[in-house]
Order: sequence, then structure tokens, then C-alpha cells
Amino acid sequence: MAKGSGNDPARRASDRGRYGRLNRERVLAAALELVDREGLSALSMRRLGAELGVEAMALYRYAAGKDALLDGLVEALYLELEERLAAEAGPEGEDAGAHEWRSGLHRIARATYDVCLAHPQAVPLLATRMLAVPLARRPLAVLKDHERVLALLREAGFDDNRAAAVFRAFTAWLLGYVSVELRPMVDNPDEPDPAFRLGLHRMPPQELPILRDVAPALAERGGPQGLAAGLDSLLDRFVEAG
Amino acid sequence: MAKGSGNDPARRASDRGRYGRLNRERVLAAALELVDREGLSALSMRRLGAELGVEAMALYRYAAGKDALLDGLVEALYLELEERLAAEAGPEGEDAGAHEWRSGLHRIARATYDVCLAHPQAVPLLATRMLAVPLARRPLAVLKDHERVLALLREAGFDDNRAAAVFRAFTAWLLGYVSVELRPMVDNPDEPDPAFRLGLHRMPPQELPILRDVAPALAERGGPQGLAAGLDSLLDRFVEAG
DNA sequence: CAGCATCCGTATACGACGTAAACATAGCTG
DNA sequence: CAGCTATGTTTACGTCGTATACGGATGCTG
Repeated sequence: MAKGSGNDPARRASDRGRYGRLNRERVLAAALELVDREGLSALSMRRLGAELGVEAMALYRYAAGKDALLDGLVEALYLELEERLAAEAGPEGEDAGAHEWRSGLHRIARATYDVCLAHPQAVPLLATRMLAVPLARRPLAVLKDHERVLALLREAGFDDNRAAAVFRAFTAWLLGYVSVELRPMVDNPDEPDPAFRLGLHRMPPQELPILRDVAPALAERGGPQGLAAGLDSLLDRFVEAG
Repeated sequence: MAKGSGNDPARRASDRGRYGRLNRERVLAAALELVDREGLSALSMRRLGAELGVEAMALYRYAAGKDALLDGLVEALYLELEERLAAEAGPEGEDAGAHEWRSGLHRIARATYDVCLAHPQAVPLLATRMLAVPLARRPLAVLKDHERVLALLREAGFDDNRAAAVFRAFTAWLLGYVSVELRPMVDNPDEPDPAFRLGLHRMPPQELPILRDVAPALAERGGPQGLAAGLDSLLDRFVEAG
């Protein structure tokens, strides 16, 4: 019977069959991939374990619990953001132009937008975990993003209070914008008629005349331009005229 | 043994002990109160049932399932918004000034802000359910809020596309602003020293120097003024100069 | 009032969930 | 090889959402 490491059934996921199968990075990557593929509600410890060819309890070596795992997902998103920012800037030094903090904020906003559109199913986590975790307990990648934004603002000469105000406006706009952008508008994607596709027949006809008219326009996205335009508006008055 | 409607123990909630104990309004009110008091995670069908002196399954007569109940909570928030708007305007007619659509948006924004601050534990629902429910399936009170905003914009002469763009910016800013405003910053409220209260000792000291400095300022709130200022910025460029 | 349909809350049960605790085994260290 | 630590498994418990079947109360019809 070959005394040892027999081939139990249910030893699926990885080639290197034996022991060092898992690590935090792999767990988080699998979790994010699962969420992207099947949505947040499909993410359970058991399911994620199965995805990795492992029992649920094994995951507890790499995340203290489900909440910590969700925070890990948030961290993964911010790590992806960090990657994108690093890749796009290339190995050249920082762009230290005179008023280039604005373009810096635009770059960060745009990259965040891209990450969110790449992982729409995970975006609710940004809102919910942010509202659950106090500043100092946020994942390191999140804090580094904060640091990056604040560094731009402080270099531009804002004092703490002014920098904080801009930071809040920047974050609010960015978070709100991607949330609105990702709201599902279509009720039945297979329907050819636009009104039915939006499911407008479900809405009370009398009470909502304007909404019915505007709904098709509402279903359009603002895109990155909308993001940038609003950001510019906020920065203009909030800052230069501050 | 009194053959019938004996006084079982566990007949707590309401005086009129008999049958018509429940209705949708009561269920939703109890749910919102429970969430306000103990947080979203305390809201389970069983727990809510107990709160009303009823078995969990009884709730299914008033909400098709847990998700529908959460949507009902969102609806309750928007009904409260509606009340506040009605109360504040008084019985006078609509304010039909020339460019008063701006003040109309400000009034709605402010009232929404107030409702959110009154129910901070429920705010994550706004983000998550909005990202889960397509437009046409949103609760009626939500749609009526949309209608109200769009009516202001259409009366002001915006065409559909322009109105939709302003609507999206308005919604994004509002939602993002309250989310940022409600983020927990304090790690340990009992601590007298501000730095410890924020839990700054938990953050890596070297990598986040600026964040550490700015954190106290970041912990301040923007308040209603911040909301109004940003909204004005957005409306200025987005609209008048559009 | 009697009979009956209808509404409303209960009882019971099932499968999935998060996770505590004890355990077994692989691979390193001496 | 002996022993230690790191890693994954097993088992178990309590809670969750909810499908289904049920019984008693309510209100309509005669």
C-alpha cells in the first residue's frame, strides 16, 4: 500500500500535490477570482477552500476569519491599483512638475476607476469594509494609497486641514462615481426593445413620468471623462479658490 | 386549561395580543430600529421575529426574503427622507423661483445627509443594494426620489442627456460624501491622547509619515458645509458652463 | 347563527454557513 | 533517527435563510 503520501481522492487544485499548497497571496487571488466569476455571495470559506482543493479550515492559517478575508480582498484591489500606477509611470522618477499634483490625482483616480471596472463584483466591498474598519486598521495597501494622495497634496503646499478636506472630497467623488457607474440599469439584457430592456414596464406609469423619459439617458455611463470633469470641478473651487 | 387562545409565554410585543400583530410598516420599522441599535449584522429573520414577538417565518408574509427586507430598509430610509422634505417645505406650494433648481438639489442633498447621519448603521445598504438592484426594481420611494431630482432638472431646461449627467454627478457626490463622512476614524474612543485614540501606533511608522501627521485633520468631518460646497462646485462647471 | 374560504402565525426540517478544538501528518532541524 | 513546528483535516456546534405543512382565527356568505 505504499506506506505514505497516498493519492487520496479529492486532491485536485495544484500540481505540487503535497503540503505547501497555500499562501496568503494565492488564497486572496483565488478569492478575488471567485468573486469576479460568481459574485460576492459565492464567496464562502468552504467554497473558497474547494476552489483551492483544500478544506475550509485550512484558510484560517492565512486570514483570521471571513471579515479579515474580505479586508484582504480590499487589499488585493489596492495592490492591483499600486501595480497599475507603477507600470504606467514607468521607471522614470516622479513627475515633479509645478502644479502636477492635479494630474497626479487624476492619474490615481483613473487607475482606481479602471481597477473597479475590472472587478465590479468586488466594488461593494470598498464601501462596506471602509464603513466597518477604522482608519488605523485598514490594510496596508489602502493606507499607502492614502499616503500617496496626501503626499501629493502636502508637496503642493496645503496645510493639514486643507489637505484633509481635499482628500475627503477626492475620495468621496471617486467612490461615489464608481458606485453610480456600476449600478445595474438593465433589467433584462436579452430584450431588444430599450424600454423593456430597462424594465420600465415594472415602474408605476403615472407617478414617474420624467424618470421614464430620462431612464435611457440615465443608463448611459459617464465614463472616465465624467470622472475627470467632476474631479476638476471639485479641485477648482475647493482648492485654488480656497 | 382554558381551551383556546391561552396566554402562551412569549407573547410580548404588542398589546392587541391577537392576530393582526404585524404589517409591513411595523416590520420595517422594527428592522430599522434593530439595525440602528445593534448594527446590520444583528438583523436576522429570527432575531427580528423575536423583536416583534413572532416566529421568523411570519415575516415572510411581509417581505419575500431577506434581500427584499433589506430593500425594504432602503425604502424606509427614503420614506423618511420624503417626510423630512415635506415637513421642511411646509404646506406652501413648490418654490418655483427662476434658478431655484439649485437650491432644490441642495435641500434634497442636505435632507439625505441628515437621514444618513440619523441611521449610520444602515448606510452601507444604500451602497450595496443599489449595486445589486437594477433601476426598475428599486423601491418606489427611491424611484420617487429620482423623479423629484429629475423633475427639478427638466424644469430648469436640461435635456435628457444633460439631466442624466447632472443626476449622476449629484448622486455620486452625495453617496460618496456620506460614505466618507461616516467612515470610522477612531480606533479606541476611551483613549484621551488623540494619536492613540486614532490608533496610529498600529500603523507602520516609516512608510506612512504624512498620513500620521494628517490623520487628526482627516478625522474631522466636512459637515453639511462640505457637502454643499462640493455640490456647488460640481453644479457650477458641470452645468452652467456646460 | 353555521359553514367555509382566507388570512396569519407556528412547527418542523434541511442544507449551508462561520468557526472552535482536537488531531494528523509533512518537512525541517538537530 | 528524534523531535519540533508548520500545515491541512476532522469533527462538531450554533446560527442562518427558507421550503413545506399545518392549525387556528377572521371575516364573508348563507
